[in-house]
Amino acid sequence: MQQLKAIGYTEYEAKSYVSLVKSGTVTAYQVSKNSGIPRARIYDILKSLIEKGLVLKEEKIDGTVYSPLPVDVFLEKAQSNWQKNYQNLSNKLKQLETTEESPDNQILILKEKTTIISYCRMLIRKAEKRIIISLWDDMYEEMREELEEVAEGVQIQGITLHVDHPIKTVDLHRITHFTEAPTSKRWFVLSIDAKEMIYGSYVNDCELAFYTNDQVHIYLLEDYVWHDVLVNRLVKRNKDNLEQWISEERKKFFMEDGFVEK
Amino acid sequence: MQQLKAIGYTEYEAKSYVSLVKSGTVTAYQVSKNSGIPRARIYDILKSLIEKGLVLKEEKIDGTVYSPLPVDVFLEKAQSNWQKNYQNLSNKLKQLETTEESPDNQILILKEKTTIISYCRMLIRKAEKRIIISLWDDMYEEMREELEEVAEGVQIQGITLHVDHPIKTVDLHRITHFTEAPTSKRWFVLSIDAKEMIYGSYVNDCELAFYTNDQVHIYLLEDYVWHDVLVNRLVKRNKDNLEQWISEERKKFFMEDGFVEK
DNA sequence: TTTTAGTTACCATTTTGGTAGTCACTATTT
DNA sequence: AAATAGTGACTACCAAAATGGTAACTAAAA
Repeated sequence: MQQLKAIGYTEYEAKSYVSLVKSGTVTAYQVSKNSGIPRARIYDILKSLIEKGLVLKEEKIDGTVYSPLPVDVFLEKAQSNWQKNYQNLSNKLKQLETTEESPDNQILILKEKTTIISYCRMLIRKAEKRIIISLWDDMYEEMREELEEVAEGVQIQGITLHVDHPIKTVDLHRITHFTEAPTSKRWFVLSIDAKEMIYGSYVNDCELAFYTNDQVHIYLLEDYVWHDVLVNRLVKRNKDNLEQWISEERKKFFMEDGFVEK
Repeated sequence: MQQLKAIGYTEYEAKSYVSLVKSGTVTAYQVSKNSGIPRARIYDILKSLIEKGLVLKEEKIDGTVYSPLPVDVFLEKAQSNWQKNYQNLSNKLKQLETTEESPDNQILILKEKTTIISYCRMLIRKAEKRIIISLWDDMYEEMREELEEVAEGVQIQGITLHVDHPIKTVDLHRITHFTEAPTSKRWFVLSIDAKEMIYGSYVNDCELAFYTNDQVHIYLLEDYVWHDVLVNRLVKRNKDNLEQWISEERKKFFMEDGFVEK
Protein backbone atom coordinates (compact mmCIF):
# COMPACT_ATOMS: atom_id res chain seq x y z
CA MET A 1 0.00 0.00 0.00
CA GLN A 2 2.09 2.81 -1.39
CA GLN A 3 -0.24 5.57 -0.20
CA LEU A 4 0.16 4.65 3.43
CA LYS A 5 3.93 4.59 3.16
CA ALA A 6 3.73 8.05 1.66
CA ILE A 7 2.16 9.39 4.82
CA GLY A 8 4.78 7.97 7.10
CA TYR A 9 3.95 4.38 7.84
CA THR A 10 6.31 1.49 7.19
CA GLU A 11 5.58 -1.36 4.83
CA TYR A 12 4.74 -3.69 7.71
CA GLU A 13 2.52 -1.11 9.36
CA ALA A 14 0.68 -0.46 6.12
CA LYS A 15 0.19 -4.17 5.46
CA SER A 16 -1.04 -4.76 9.00
CA TYR A 17 -3.58 -1.98 8.90
CA VAL A 18 -4.85 -2.92 5.45
CA SER A 19 -5.13 -6.52 6.51
CA LEU A 20 -7.11 -5.50 9.58
CA VAL A 21 -9.41 -3.33 7.51
CA LYS A 22 -10.08 -6.32 5.28
CA SER A 23 -10.62 -8.82 8.04
CA GLY A 24 -12.12 -6.81 10.85
CA THR A 25 -11.45 -7.83 14.43
CA VAL A 26 -8.99 -10.72 14.59
CA THR A 27 -6.05 -12.07 16.57
CA ALA A 28 -2.46 -11.03 15.95
CA TYR A 29 -1.77 -14.47 14.55
CA GLN A 30 -4.45 -13.96 11.93
CA VAL A 31 -3.06 -10.57 10.99
CA SER A 32 0.31 -12.18 10.44
CA LYS A 33 -1.22 -14.90 8.30
CA ASN A 34 -3.33 -12.57 6.20
CA SER A 35 -0.72 -9.92 5.67
CA GLY A 36 2.31 -12.13 5.15
CA ILE A 37 4.22 -10.43 7.92
CA PRO A 38 6.40 -12.83 9.91
CA ARG A 39 4.68 -14.00 13.09
CA ALA A 40 7.70 -12.99 15.10
CA ARG A 41 7.25 -9.35 14.15
CA ILE A 42 3.53 -8.89 14.27
CA TYR A 43 3.33 -8.00 17.95
CA ASP A 44 5.76 -5.10 17.96
CA ILE A 45 4.23 -3.79 14.76
CA LEU A 46 0.72 -3.89 16.14
CA LYS A 47 2.07 -2.26 19.27
CA SER A 48 3.48 0.64 17.28
CA LEU A 49 0.20 0.97 15.40
CA ILE A 50 -1.65 1.07 18.71
CA GLU A 51 0.64 3.85 19.91
CA LYS A 52 -0.12 5.74 16.73
CA GLY A 53 -3.81 5.16 17.31
CA LEU A 54 -4.38 3.18 14.12
CA VAL A 55 -5.22 -0.11 15.78
CA LEU A 56 -7.39 -0.86 18.78
CA LYS A 57 -6.57 -3.64 21.19
CA GLU A 58 -9.14 -5.63 23.09
CA GLU A 59 -8.09 -8.10 25.72
CA LYS A 60 -10.62 -10.84 26.18
CA ILE A 61 -10.62 -13.88 28.42
CA ASP A 62 -9.60 -16.17 25.60
CA GLY A 63 -6.86 -13.99 24.19
CA THR A 64 -6.25 -10.62 22.62
CA VAL A 65 -7.91 -9.36 19.48
CA TYR A 66 -7.13 -6.32 17.38
CA SER A 67 -9.43 -4.04 15.40
CA PRO A 68 -8.59 -1.45 12.79
CA LEU A 69 -9.49 2.14 13.46
CA PRO A 70 -12.61 2.59 11.28
CA VAL A 71 -11.60 3.84 7.85
CA ASP A 72 -13.63 7.04 8.07
CA VAL A 73 -12.10 7.90 11.41
CA PHE A 74 -8.64 7.17 10.07
CA LEU A 75 -9.20 9.37 7.04
CA GLU A 76 -10.49 12.23 9.17
CA LYS A 77 -7.45 11.85 11.39
CA ALA A 78 -5.04 11.84 8.47
CA GLN A 79 -6.72 14.83 6.91
CA SER A 80 -6.69 16.95 10.04
CA ASN A 81 -3.07 16.03 10.71
CA TRP A 82 -2.12 17.12 7.23
CA GLN A 83 -4.09 20.32 7.50
CA LYS A 84 -2.34 21.32 10.70
CA ASN A 85 1.06 20.45 9.39
CA TYR A 86 0.48 22.26 6.12
CA GLN A 87 -0.77 25.38 7.85
CA ASN A 88 2.33 25.47 10.01
CA LEU A 89 4.67 24.88 7.12
CA SER A 90 2.98 27.47 5.00
CA ASN A 91 3.25 30.15 7.67
CA LYS A 92 6.86 29.46 8.48
CA LEU A 93 8.08 29.29 4.92
CA LYS A 94 6.22 32.39 3.83
CA GLN A 95 7.76 34.32 6.67
CA LEU A 96 11.23 33.15 5.82
CA GLU A 97 11.08 33.81 2.13
CA THR A 98 13.14 36.82 1.16
CA THR A 99 11.53 38.51 -1.79
CA GLU A 100 14.73 39.29 -3.60
CA GLU A 101 14.29 40.49 -7.13
CA SER A 102 15.17 37.60 -9.36
CA PRO A 103 17.96 38.69 -11.68
CA ASP A 104 17.48 38.83 -15.41
CA ASN A 105 18.65 36.25 -17.91
CA GLN A 106 18.02 33.36 -15.62
CA ILE A 107 17.65 29.86 -16.91
CA LEU A 108 16.65 27.46 -14.21
CA ILE A 109 16.41 23.72 -14.59
CA LEU A 110 13.17 22.21 -13.36
CA LYS A 111 12.96 18.53 -12.62
CA GLU A 112 10.18 16.22 -11.48
CA LYS A 113 6.77 16.21 -13.05
CA THR A 114 4.75 17.64 -10.18
CA THR A 115 7.25 20.44 -9.69
CA ILE A 116 7.00 21.45 -13.32
CA ILE A 117 3.22 21.37 -13.26
CA SER A 118 2.97 23.30 -10.02
CA TYR A 119 5.30 25.94 -11.37
CA CYS A 120 3.23 26.27 -14.54
CA ARG A 121 0.06 26.65 -12.52
CA MET A 122 1.55 29.39 -10.39
CA LEU A 123 2.70 31.30 -13.45
CA ILE A 124 -0.67 31.05 -15.13
CA ARG A 125 -2.31 32.52 -12.04
CA LYS A 126 0.19 35.37 -12.09
CA ALA A 127 -0.47 36.27 -15.73
CA GLU A 128 -1.83 39.73 -16.42
CA LYS A 129 -1.91 40.25 -20.18
CA ARG A 130 -1.01 37.42 -22.50
CA ILE A 131 -0.29 33.74 -22.27
CA ILE A 132 1.18 31.81 -25.16
CA ILE A 133 1.01 28.05 -25.02
CA SER A 134 1.98 25.02 -27.03
CA LEU A 135 0.61 22.01 -25.24
CA TRP A 136 -0.29 18.39 -25.85
CA ASP A 137 -3.42 16.97 -24.36
CA ASP A 138 -2.22 15.47 -21.10
CA MET A 139 -0.22 18.54 -20.17
CA TYR A 140 -3.16 20.75 -21.08
CA GLU A 141 -5.46 18.80 -18.81
CA GLU A 142 -3.05 19.30 -15.92
CA MET A 143 -3.53 23.05 -16.15
CA ARG A 144 -6.97 23.29 -17.71
CA GLU A 145 -8.55 24.66 -14.55
CA GLU A 146 -6.02 27.44 -14.13
CA LEU A 147 -6.19 28.43 -17.80
CA GLU A 148 -9.96 28.62 -17.83
CA GLU A 149 -9.91 30.61 -14.63
CA VAL A 150 -7.72 33.39 -16.01
CA ALA A 151 -9.13 33.24 -19.54
CA GLU A 152 -11.44 36.18 -19.01
CA GLY A 153 -8.83 38.72 -18.06
CA VAL A 154 -5.94 37.39 -20.11
CA GLN A 155 -5.44 36.73 -23.82
CA ILE A 156 -4.50 33.11 -24.35
CA GLN A 157 -2.84 32.32 -27.66
CA GLY A 158 -1.11 29.31 -29.08
CA ILE A 159 -1.68 25.79 -30.16
CA THR A 160 -2.83 22.55 -28.59
CA LEU A 161 -2.55 18.96 -29.74
CA HIS A 162 -5.28 16.39 -29.27
CA VAL A 163 -7.04 18.55 -26.70
CA ASP A 164 -10.79 18.14 -26.74
CA HIS A 165 -12.26 21.51 -25.83
CA PRO A 166 -9.45 24.00 -25.28
CA ILE A 167 -9.87 27.72 -24.73
CA LYS A 168 -11.52 29.15 -27.86
CA THR A 169 -8.70 31.54 -28.69
CA VAL A 170 -6.05 28.85 -29.22
CA ASP A 171 -5.53 26.99 -32.46
CA LEU A 172 -5.86 23.23 -32.81
CA HIS A 173 -2.95 21.50 -34.45
CA ARG A 174 -3.81 19.57 -37.55
CA ILE A 175 -3.28 15.83 -37.37
CA THR A 176 -0.17 14.76 -39.31
CA HIS A 177 1.91 11.62 -39.52
CA PHE A 178 4.34 13.48 -37.29
CA THR A 179 1.97 14.32 -34.50
CA GLU A 180 0.66 10.76 -34.47
CA ALA A 181 4.02 9.01 -34.32
CA PRO A 182 4.38 7.61 -30.83
CA THR A 183 8.15 8.15 -30.95
CA SER A 184 8.07 11.81 -31.86
CA LYS A 185 9.49 14.04 -29.20
CA ARG A 186 7.00 16.22 -27.44
CA TRP A 187 7.79 19.70 -26.20
CA PHE A 188 5.71 22.24 -24.47
CA VAL A 189 5.92 26.00 -24.13
CA LEU A 190 4.19 28.30 -21.67
CA SER A 191 4.93 32.00 -21.90
CA ILE A 192 3.54 34.51 -19.41
CA ASP A 193 3.26 38.18 -20.40
CA ALA A 194 6.42 37.76 -22.49
CA LYS A 195 8.31 38.03 -19.22
CA GLU A 196 8.57 34.54 -17.91
CA MET A 197 8.45 31.19 -19.60
CA ILE A 198 8.59 27.49 -18.94
CA TYR A 199 9.42 25.12 -21.73
CA GLY A 200 10.61 21.58 -21.80
CA SER A 201 10.33 18.03 -22.83
CA TYR A 202 7.10 16.35 -22.21
CA VAL A 203 5.93 15.31 -18.76
CA ASN A 204 5.67 11.62 -19.44
CA ASP A 205 9.20 11.45 -20.74
CA CYS A 206 12.29 12.50 -18.88
CA GLU A 207 10.51 15.15 -16.87
CA LEU A 208 12.81 18.04 -17.53
CA ALA A 209 11.89 21.64 -18.10
CA PHE A 210 13.40 25.07 -18.07
CA TYR A 211 12.27 28.28 -16.52
CA THR A 212 13.58 31.51 -18.02
CA ASN A 213 13.03 35.23 -17.88
CA ASP A 214 15.61 35.85 -20.59
CA GLN A 215 14.18 38.00 -23.38
CA VAL A 216 16.05 36.19 -26.17
CA HIS A 217 14.75 32.80 -25.18
CA ILE A 218 11.26 34.14 -24.78
CA TYR A 219 11.33 35.84 -28.17
CA LEU A 220 12.64 32.76 -29.91
CA LEU A 221 10.21 30.34 -28.39
CA GLU A 222 7.20 32.59 -28.74
CA ASP A 223 8.11 32.94 -32.38
CA TYR A 224 8.51 29.19 -32.64
CA VAL A 225 4.97 28.75 -31.39
CA TRP A 226 3.77 31.48 -33.69
CA HIS A 227 5.25 29.70 -36.70
CA ASP A 228 3.57 26.52 -35.66
CA VAL A 229 0.27 28.36 -35.47
CA LEU A 230 0.92 30.11 -38.75
CA VAL A 231 1.70 27.00 -40.74
CA ASN A 232 -1.37 25.45 -39.33
CA ARG A 233 -3.57 28.33 -40.36
CA LEU A 234 -1.98 28.38 -43.80
CA VAL A 235 -2.83 24.82 -44.45
CA LYS A 236 -6.40 25.50 -43.48
CA ARG A 237 -6.60 28.60 -45.63
CA ASN A 238 -4.75 27.57 -48.74
CA LYS A 239 -5.29 30.76 -50.75
CA ASP A 240 -3.17 33.39 -52.52
CA ASN A 241 -1.93 36.82 -51.35
CA LEU A 242 -0.42 35.07 -48.38
CA GLU A 243 2.22 37.61 -47.52
CA GLN A 244 -0.04 40.37 -46.37
CA TRP A 245 -2.31 37.92 -44.70
CA ILE A 246 0.57 36.48 -42.71
CA SER A 247 1.66 39.88 -41.42
CA GLU A 248 -1.87 40.71 -40.38
CA GLU A 249 -2.24 37.41 -38.64
CA ARG A 250 1.05 37.92 -36.85
CA LYS A 251 -0.03 41.31 -35.60
CA LYS A 252 -3.23 39.92 -34.30
CA PHE A 253 -1.45 37.01 -32.63
CA PHE A 254 1.05 39.11 -30.76
CA MET A 255 -1.37 41.97 -30.28
CA GLU A 256 1.32 44.42 -31.25
CA ASP A 257 -1.32 47.09 -31.70
CA GLY A 258 -4.82 47.79 -30.70
CA PHE A 259 -4.79 45.69 -27.60
CA VAL A 260 -6.67 47.35 -24.79
CA GLU A 261 -6.30 46.07 -21.29
CA LYS A 262 -9.51 45.30 -19.54
CA MET B 1 11.90 22.00 10.46
CA GLN B 2 9.60 19.33 11.79
CA GLN B 3 6.85 19.95 9.26
CA LEU B 4 9.06 19.14 6.30
CA LYS B 5 10.21 15.90 7.88
CA ALA B 6 6.58 15.01 8.37
CA ILE B 7 5.99 15.10 4.63
CA GLY B 8 8.87 12.83 3.82
CA TYR B 9 12.04 14.87 3.69
CA THR B 10 15.10 14.13 5.78
CA GLU B 11 16.56 16.51 8.31
CA TYR B 12 19.34 17.54 5.97
CA GLU B 13 16.94 18.06 3.09
CA ALA B 14 14.65 20.16 5.24
CA LYS B 15 17.50 22.27 6.53
CA SER B 16 18.89 22.78 3.04
CA TYR B 17 15.59 23.90 1.59
CA VAL B 18 14.79 26.19 4.49
CA SER B 19 18.24 27.69 4.28
CA LEU B 20 17.80 28.31 0.57
CA VAL B 21 14.43 29.91 1.12
CA LYS B 22 16.03 32.24 3.62
CA SER B 23 19.03 33.11 1.53
CA GLY B 24 17.75 32.95 -2.01
CA THR B 25 20.11 31.94 -4.79
CA VAL B 26 23.51 30.94 -3.40
CA THR B 27 26.31 28.44 -3.87
CA ALA B 28 26.34 25.01 -2.31
CA TYR B 29 29.12 26.14 -0.01
CA GLN B 30 26.90 28.88 1.34
CA VAL B 31 24.03 26.48 1.89
CA SER B 32 26.35 24.31 3.93
CA LYS B 33 27.52 27.25 6.00
CA ASN B 34 24.05 28.66 6.63
CA SER B 35 22.38 25.39 7.40
CA GLY B 36 25.11 23.75 9.43
CA ILE B 37 25.18 20.73 7.19
CA PRO B 38 28.71 19.34 6.69
CA ARG B 39 30.25 20.54 3.43
CA ALA B 40 31.06 17.00 2.50
CA ARG B 41 27.39 16.13 2.35
CA ILE B 42 25.83 19.21 0.84
CA TYR B 43 26.29 18.20 -2.78
CA ASP B 44 24.54 14.87 -2.63
CA ILE B 45 21.76 16.39 -0.58
CA LEU B 46 21.20 19.21 -3.04
CA LYS B 47 21.28 16.63 -5.79
CA SER B 48 18.51 14.65 -4.18
CA LEU B 49 16.50 17.83 -3.70
CA ILE B 50 16.97 18.67 -7.36
CA GLU B 51 15.68 15.22 -8.32
CA LYS B 52 12.66 15.85 -6.13
CA GLY B 53 12.18 19.20 -7.80
CA LEU B 54 12.63 21.25 -4.64
CA VAL B 55 15.83 22.95 -5.67
CA LEU B 56 16.84 24.48 -8.97
CA LYS B 57 20.40 24.36 -10.22
CA GLU B 58 21.96 27.02 -12.37
CA GLU B 59 25.39 26.52 -13.81
CA LYS B 60 27.13 29.79 -14.45
CA ILE B 61 30.59 30.53 -15.78
CA ASP B 62 31.94 31.24 -12.33
CA GLY B 63 30.44 28.25 -10.60
CA THR B 64 27.14 26.65 -9.78
CA VAL B 65 24.39 28.30 -7.79
CA TYR B 66 21.23 26.86 -6.33
CA SER B 67 17.80 28.38 -5.87
CA PRO B 68 14.87 27.17 -3.81
CA LEU B 69 11.66 26.34 -5.58
CA PRO B 70 9.52 29.40 -4.78
CA VAL B 71 7.54 28.82 -1.62
CA ASP B 72 4.14 29.24 -3.28
CA VAL B 73 5.06 26.74 -5.98
CA PHE B 74 6.34 24.32 -3.39
CA LEU B 75 3.17 24.60 -1.34
CA GLU B 76 0.99 24.07 -4.39
CA LYS B 77 3.06 21.03 -5.27
CA ALA B 78 2.84 19.60 -1.76
CA GLN B 79 -0.89 20.18 -1.64
CA SER B 80 -1.65 18.56 -4.95
CA ASN B 81 0.55 15.61 -4.10
CA TRP B 82 -1.31 15.13 -0.87
CA GLN B 83 -4.66 15.47 -2.53
CA LYS B 84 -3.88 12.76 -5.07
CA ASN B 85 -2.47 10.44 -2.48
CA TYR B 86 -5.39 10.97 -0.13
CA GLN B 87 -7.93 10.37 -2.85
CA ASN B 88 -6.27 7.10 -3.75
CA LEU B 89 -6.01 5.96 -0.19
CA SER B 90 -9.58 6.87 0.56
CA ASN B 91 -10.91 4.90 -2.40
CA LYS B 92 -8.86 1.82 -1.71
CA LEU B 93 -9.57 1.65 2.00
CA LYS B 94 -13.27 2.26 1.63
CA GLN B 95 -13.49 -0.57 -0.88
CA LEU B 96 -11.65 -2.94 1.39
CA GLU B 97 -13.56 -2.23 4.54
CA THR B 98 -15.92 -5.04 5.46
CA THR B 99 -18.93 -3.62 7.18
CA GLU B 100 -19.28 -6.34 9.75
CA GLU B 101 -21.70 -5.62 12.51
CA SER B 102 -19.66 -4.66 15.51
CA PRO B 103 -20.57 -7.00 18.36
CA ASP B 104 -22.17 -5.73 21.53
CA ASN B 105 -20.40 -5.11 24.80
CA GLN B 106 -17.24 -3.93 23.16
CA ILE B 107 -14.73 -1.88 25.04
CA LEU B 108 -11.96 -0.67 22.78
CA ILE B 109 -8.87 1.16 23.90
CA LEU B 110 -8.14 4.35 21.99
CA LYS B 111 -4.69 5.87 22.11
CA GLU B 112 -3.12 8.98 20.65
CA LYS B 113 -4.74 12.38 20.88
CA THR B 114 -5.64 12.89 17.23
CA THR B 115 -7.14 9.41 17.01
CA ILE B 116 -9.38 10.09 19.98
CA ILE B 117 -10.48 13.44 18.62
CA SER B 118 -11.12 12.12 15.14
CA TYR B 119 -13.20 9.30 16.56
CA CYS B 120 -15.24 11.73 18.63
CA ARG B 121 -15.88 13.89 15.59
CA MET B 122 -17.08 10.94 13.55
CA LEU B 123 -19.47 9.88 16.28
CA ILE B 124 -20.89 13.37 16.67
CA ARG B 125 -21.64 13.48 12.96
CA LYS B 126 -23.41 10.13 13.21
CA ALA B 127 -25.66 11.23 16.07
CA GLU B 128 -29.38 11.17 15.40
CA LYS B 129 -31.19 11.90 18.65
CA ARG B 130 -29.24 12.84 21.75
CA ILE B 131 -25.67 13.65 22.64
CA ILE B 132 -24.51 13.82 26.24
CA ILE B 133 -21.20 15.45 26.94
CA SER B 134 -18.93 16.32 29.80
CA LEU B 135 -16.06 18.33 28.40
CA TRP B 136 -13.37 20.75 29.47
CA ASP B 137 -12.57 23.75 27.36
CA ASP B 138 -9.71 22.52 25.17
CA MET B 139 -11.49 19.28 24.32
CA TYR B 140 -14.68 21.18 23.61
CA GLU B 141 -12.89 23.46 21.18
CA GLU B 142 -11.56 20.45 19.28
CA MET B 143 -15.10 19.40 18.45
CA ARG B 144 -16.96 22.69 18.61
CA GLU B 145 -17.55 22.77 14.85
CA GLU B 146 -19.04 19.30 14.73
CA LEU B 147 -21.25 19.93 17.76
CA GLU B 148 -22.61 23.18 16.41
CA GLU B 149 -23.24 21.56 13.06
CA VAL B 150 -25.48 18.83 14.44
CA ALA B 151 -27.02 20.99 17.18
CA GLU B 152 -30.17 21.71 15.19
CA GLY B 153 -31.23 18.14 14.64
CA VAL B 154 -29.90 16.62 17.84
CA GLN B 155 -30.47 17.33 21.53
CA ILE B 156 -27.17 18.10 23.20
CA GLN B 157 -27.11 17.74 26.97
CA GLY B 158 -24.40 17.78 29.57
CA ILE B 159 -21.83 19.98 31.15
CA THR B 160 -18.79 21.94 30.09
CA LEU B 161 -15.95 23.45 32.09
CA HIS B 162 -14.35 26.77 31.25
CA VAL B 163 -15.93 26.83 27.82
CA ASP B 164 -16.75 30.32 26.64
CA HIS B 165 -19.86 30.02 24.51
CA PRO B 166 -20.99 26.41 24.41
CA ILE B 167 -24.20 25.13 22.89
CA LYS B 168 -27.08 26.73 24.83
CA THR B 169 -28.59 23.47 26.00
CA VAL B 170 -25.61 22.36 28.05
CA ASP B 171 -24.91 23.42 31.60
CA LEU B 172 -21.82 25.34 32.67
CA HIS B 173 -19.97 23.86 35.57
CA ARG B 174 -19.62 26.16 38.54
CA ILE B 175 -16.07 27.16 39.45
CA THR B 176 -14.85 25.31 42.55
CA HIS B 177 -11.49 24.79 44.20
CA PHE B 178 -11.60 21.36 42.62
CA THR B 179 -12.11 22.46 39.04
CA GLU B 180 -9.36 25.05 39.39
CA ALA B 181 -6.72 22.74 40.87
CA PRO B 182 -4.14 22.13 38.15
CA THR B 183 -3.48 18.66 39.48
CA SER B 184 -7.06 17.44 39.43
CA LYS B 185 -7.65 14.67 37.00
CA ARG B 186 -9.71 15.54 34.00
CA TRP B 187 -12.11 13.16 32.35
CA PHE B 188 -14.40 13.55 29.45
CA VAL B 189 -17.53 11.75 28.32
CA LEU B 190 -19.24 11.77 24.96
CA SER B 191 -22.35 9.66 24.56
CA ILE B 192 -24.13 9.27 21.22
CA ASP B 193 -27.81 8.27 21.17
CA ALA B 194 -27.17 6.15 24.27
CA LYS B 195 -25.70 3.59 21.90
CA GLU B 196 -22.06 4.47 21.62
CA MET B 197 -19.73 6.33 23.92
CA ILE B 198 -16.20 7.57 24.21
CA TYR B 199 -14.82 8.46 27.59
CA GLY B 200 -11.35 8.85 28.91
CA SER B 201 -8.67 10.79 30.57
CA TYR B 202 -7.99 14.19 29.27
CA VAL B 203 -6.22 14.82 25.95
CA ASN B 204 -3.29 16.72 27.39
CA ASP B 205 -2.51 13.97 29.83
CA CYS B 206 -1.79 10.39 28.99
CA GLU B 207 -3.98 10.40 25.91
CA LEU B 208 -6.01 7.35 26.62
CA ALA B 209 -9.68 6.84 25.98
CA PHE B 210 -12.24 4.09 25.67
CA TYR B 211 -14.91 3.41 23.13
CA THR B 212 -17.84 1.31 24.20
CA ASN B 213 -21.24 0.25 23.02
CA ASP B 214 -21.93 -1.63 26.23
CA GLN B 215 -25.27 -0.60 27.76
CA VAL B 216 -24.08 -0.83 31.33
CA HIS B 217 -21.15 1.47 30.80
CA ILE B 218 -23.28 3.89 28.90
CA TYR B 219 -25.94 3.94 31.58
CA LEU B 220 -23.42 4.46 34.35
CA LEU B 221 -21.52 7.23 32.68
CA GLU B 222 -24.58 9.05 31.41
CA ASP B 223 -25.89 8.97 34.94
CA TYR B 224 -22.55 10.21 36.19
CA VAL B 225 -22.82 13.21 33.91
CA TRP B 226 -26.42 13.69 34.95
CA HIS B 227 -25.43 13.83 38.60
CA ASP B 228 -22.81 16.37 37.83
CA VAL B 229 -25.39 18.48 36.05
CA LEU B 230 -27.87 17.99 38.85
CA VAL B 231 -25.57 19.04 41.66
CA ASN B 232 -24.67 22.04 39.64
CA ARG B 233 -28.27 23.05 39.13
CA LEU B 234 -29.03 22.44 42.82
CA VAL B 235 -26.36 24.81 43.93
CA LYS B 236 -27.76 27.44 41.64
CA ARG B 237 -31.29 26.87 42.78
CA ASN B 238 -30.89 26.37 46.48
CA LYS B 239 -34.55 26.08 47.37
CA ASP B 240 -36.87 23.62 49.10
CA ASN B 241 -39.10 20.82 47.69
CA LEU B 242 -36.05 19.49 45.92
CA GLU B 243 -37.20 15.93 45.49
CA GLN B 244 -39.93 16.54 43.00
CA TRP B 245 -37.86 19.14 41.25
CA ILE B 246 -34.98 16.69 40.81
CA SER B 247 -37.19 14.05 39.25
CA GLU B 248 -38.66 16.58 36.86
CA GLU B 249 -35.24 17.83 35.91
CA ARG B 250 -34.04 14.30 35.34
CA LYS B 251 -36.93 13.58 33.03
CA LYS B 252 -36.21 16.66 31.02
CA PHE B 253 -32.54 15.85 30.85
CA PHE B 254 -32.97 12.34 29.54
CA MET B 255 -36.06 13.22 27.59
CA GLU B 256 -37.76 10.13 28.92
CA ASP B 257 -41.09 11.47 27.77
CA GLY B 258 -42.45 14.00 25.42
CA PHE B 259 -39.50 14.06 23.10
CA VAL B 260 -40.54 14.33 19.50
CA GLU B 261 -38.04 13.72 16.74
CA LYS B 262 -37.74 16.46 14.22
C1' DT C 1 47.06 32.56 4.45
C1' DT C 2 42.38 32.48 5.23
C1' DT C 3 38.12 31.81 2.93
C1' DT C 4 35.54 29.81 -0.61
C1' DA C 5 34.38 25.92 -3.56
C1' DG C 6 34.29 21.16 -4.64
C1' DT C 7 35.19 16.13 -3.87
C1' DT C 8 36.40 11.24 -2.05
C1' DA C 9 36.20 8.01 1.24
C1' DC C 10 34.73 6.53 5.11
C1' DC C 11 31.98 5.50 9.73
C1' DA C 12 28.18 5.15 13.34
C1' DT C 13 23.48 4.87 14.38
C1' DT C 14 18.85 3.97 13.60
C1' DT C 15 15.20 2.08 11.12
C1' DT C 16 13.39 -1.47 8.76
C1' DG C 17 12.69 -5.88 6.88
C1' DG C 18 13.55 -10.71 7.77
C1' DT C 19 15.07 -15.43 10.21
C1' DA C 20 15.38 -18.98 13.93
C1' DG C 21 13.67 -21.13 17.49
C1' DT C 22 10.93 -21.78 21.91
C1' DC C 23 6.64 -22.61 24.53
C1' DA C 24 1.94 -23.79 25.34
C1' DC C 25 -2.44 -25.08 24.13
C1' DT C 26 -6.09 -27.14 20.92
C1' DA C 27 -8.07 -29.82 17.23
C1' DT C 28 -7.70 -33.55 14.36
C1' DT C 29 -5.97 -37.60 12.39
C1' DT C 30 -4.07 -42.27 12.78
C1' DA D 1 -3.92 -42.94 23.16
C1' DA D 2 -0.35 -41.10 20.56
C1' DA D 3 1.12 -38.37 16.90
C1' DT D 4 0.52 -34.44 14.20
C1' DA D 5 -0.85 -30.01 12.50
C1' DG D 6 -2.51 -25.57 13.53
C1' DT D 7 -3.07 -21.62 16.49
C1' DG D 8 -1.43 -17.99 19.59
C1' DA D 9 2.41 -15.55 21.86
C1' DC D 10 7.18 -14.14 22.46
C1' DT D 11 12.66 -13.63 22.65
C1' DA D 12 16.66 -12.96 20.36
C1' DC D 13 18.98 -12.08 16.79
C1' DC D 14 20.70 -10.44 11.93
C1' DA D 15 21.30 -7.88 7.40
C1' DA D 16 20.44 -4.15 4.54
C1' DA D 17 19.28 0.49 3.85
C1' DA D 18 18.79 5.11 5.15
C1' DT D 19 20.54 8.76 7.55
C1' DG D 20 23.55 11.64 10.13
C1' DG D 21 28.38 12.74 10.86
C1' DT D 22 33.87 12.90 10.30
C1' DA D 23 38.54 13.29 8.08
C1' DA D 24 41.17 14.69 4.70
C1' DC D 25 42.54 16.42 0.25
C1' DT D 26 42.53 19.71 -3.91
C1' DA D 27 42.49 24.14 -5.85
C1' DA D 28 41.27 28.60 -6.79
C1' DA D 29 40.23 33.38 -5.14
C1' DA D 30 40.53 37.25 -1.72
